[in-house]
Amino acid sequence: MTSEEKNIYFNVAIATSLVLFGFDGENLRILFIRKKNEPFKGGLMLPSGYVSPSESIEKVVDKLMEKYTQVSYSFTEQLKAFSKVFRNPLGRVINVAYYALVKLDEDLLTLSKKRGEEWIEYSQIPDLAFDHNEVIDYAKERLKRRVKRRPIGFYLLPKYFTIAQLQKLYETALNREMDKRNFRKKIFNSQLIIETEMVDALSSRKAAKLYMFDADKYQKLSLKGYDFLF
Amino acid sequence: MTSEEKNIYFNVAIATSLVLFGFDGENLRILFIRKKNEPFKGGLMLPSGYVSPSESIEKVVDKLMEKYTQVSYSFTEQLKAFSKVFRNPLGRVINVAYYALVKLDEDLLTLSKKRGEEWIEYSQIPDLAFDHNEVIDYAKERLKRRVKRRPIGFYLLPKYFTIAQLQKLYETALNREMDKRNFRKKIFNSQLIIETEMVDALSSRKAAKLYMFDADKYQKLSLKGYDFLF
DNA sequence: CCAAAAGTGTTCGGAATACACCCATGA
DNA sequence: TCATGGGTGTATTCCGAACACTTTTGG
Repeated sequence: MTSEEKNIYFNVAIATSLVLFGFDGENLRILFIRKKNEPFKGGLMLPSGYVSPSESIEKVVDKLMEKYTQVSYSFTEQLKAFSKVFRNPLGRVINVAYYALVKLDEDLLTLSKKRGEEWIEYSQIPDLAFDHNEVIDYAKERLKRRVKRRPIGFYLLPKYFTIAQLQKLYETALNREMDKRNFRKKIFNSQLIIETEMVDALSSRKAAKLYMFDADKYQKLSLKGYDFLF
Repeated sequence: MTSEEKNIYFNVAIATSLVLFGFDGENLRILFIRKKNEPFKGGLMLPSGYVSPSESIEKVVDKLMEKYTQVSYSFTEQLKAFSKVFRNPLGRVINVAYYALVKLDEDLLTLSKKRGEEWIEYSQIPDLAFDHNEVIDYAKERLKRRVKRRPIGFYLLPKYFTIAQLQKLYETALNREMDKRNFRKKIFNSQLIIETEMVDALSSRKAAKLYMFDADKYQKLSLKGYDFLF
């Protein structure tokens, strides 16, 4: 490549946007922030950042995660590159988008609210800055596929959860209702959840048993090409 | 963004690589070219190109397709962005890789050979320049998934094909053997192939019937959230 | 006449689906 | 006492998997 070509081609910026999914026990939600400056000032957008040429994209994603969730580890995966030529008025920007799953507990909700961020319901996403609607549609499809084949739902739930909560999560993500009995059969068959001695006495009259995810078992099953299918 | 920040961030290049799958009737193959200049001069690599800031990536992919296959339309899909910081000695380059499926007929094989390109068997991929091995591994996984759920195999076969050819394609892509009777049952059940009056008298003693893909039927089924599953 | 590939049905087991009632408890 | 959500079992259907022999024909 000549230095002239170098001048032409090395003239693009990388950005990354994060579709952060959280589950409040009832609904799946996605985190949005308000854009602080032009273009699209005041508009809702996904948490995003530019990536410097010497930095890895994953690093920037991790920084976004830390900033917005204060969670050290979670499930994160690249969606794809969004690269329409007109995306950003400042110049050509490639947006390599990611999604992540977090436990959306009271603490996190409070923190986000204090900062003026919003967790918006999965099915109620408004019009967004840039091409973020397209990114979110893509992320929803990916989540649907993943949730069907891998027990990633457990990243979204608190450590101890009831079967009803788990079912509600699946129903929201897959956008269909399921039969309670069949759901239990399937979940218990998977051998991936452990019954605890605890109950959730708050959210219902008859206290529901609390379960937890069996991470060890999952590791073992994953190794032998495990197939979970909803 | 200040102009100083602009100088820092807008300093990256976009490239794209194409994993071009072809099926020769027996094996799945991927197209490789030989690198003409440093770095990695003489090494095998995927067909690739830089993307100028004013150009869409799809356009560059289309140009690659045209150059290497002379096919006007085929199945093409983005894989993801490969973006390791050290990828390319010239500077930070984001590789937004794609894969595509083509009918690998005699004409194309001859053309490629004349140009010094190689169609290498799916399971025999050697060490490649850059991170192209990683790209290919990812592409294979994607193909596996797609082939299971959508009849994209038809992009790889000639217009008229035998059931045996189709089965061979599935077996290669999914890397497992299948039962002839069960395979036929499934394929015919899908309602997506049409029997023709023709037979393939060349490749076997007892001439095999030729079939073709029912594109109209596929359109209609796709609309109602069709699910094909291997 | 025989090697090589084409073509064809049945059985079995496991998973998905559909479906309805009793239980515990806080208000 | 009753409204609310928790918890349980069975019958049916459908799909995938396993499995072996006959047919055609070029050499």
